[in-house]
Amino acid sequence: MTGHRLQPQDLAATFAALGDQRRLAIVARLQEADELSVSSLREGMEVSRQAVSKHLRILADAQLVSVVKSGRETRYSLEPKRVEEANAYLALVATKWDRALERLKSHVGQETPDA
Amino acid sequence: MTGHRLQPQDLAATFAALGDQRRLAIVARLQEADELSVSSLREGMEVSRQAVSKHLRILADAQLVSVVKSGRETRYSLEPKRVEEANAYLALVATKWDRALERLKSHVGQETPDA
DNA sequence: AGAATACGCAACCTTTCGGTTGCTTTTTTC
DNA sequence: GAAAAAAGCAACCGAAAGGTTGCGTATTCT
Repeated sequence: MTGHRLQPQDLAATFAALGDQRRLAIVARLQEADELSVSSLREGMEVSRQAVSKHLRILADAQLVSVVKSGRETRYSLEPKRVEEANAYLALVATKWDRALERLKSHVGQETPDA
Repeated sequence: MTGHRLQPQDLAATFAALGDQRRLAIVARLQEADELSVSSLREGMEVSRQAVSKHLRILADAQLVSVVKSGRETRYSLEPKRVEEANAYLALVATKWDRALERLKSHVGQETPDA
């Protein structure tokens, strides 16, 4: 289950896509509703529709959302794969750090960490 | 223990700080070693020391690393709090999405997708 | 058919980002 | 004490980010 072969560039792109308040807000809205159009996502945000479209494009490029065109609307929904991959990475960072800390605490001057 | 009151702006800043390959590499290096100086972090990276310093500044501003000055060196180490908070958020996103999917699967024809 | 809705595309603007070079300061080494 | 090492600061640069406006195009409503 841990066989994710996630390229560092994809990971960086994922975090970069999440690294914007507006896009986080979009993600939050998409959690509540299954699918939302550009215009409905724009409601409540004080930016133009094009700005929202651009953000959605960025999220889609990062494969954080998926797009379905339905008539004159374009519906966006969350795509969890990348979210889970990013999640797994952060869990790994936290875990490794934890181990590093324990190593540090138990025997401080022990193991010349060259390698 | 889940009482994290994490501001969306901090969350966005955290992800933004992680949204760069170079900085991800720095984080990766800091996982292995407990503490590293700017110059030792620069080794193996094909950028100037100042560039590395800037990245570390960004990571420090996002509270992803902590700084300790020791003599003429400045040592950086991972600060896990924000990593864990970001991790918790992504877990939440994945979970909520999961529930949304179940909702969707159980009663599909409910909400007239027209067309 | 005509009007309105939903959206994409392109151009443009300003700010930020990632990076560089040059210089200064502090600490360590010889 | 002089040289070298480690790093901060400031200015500068090109590219990308985030935003806007204007216009074109398909789809839906009446």
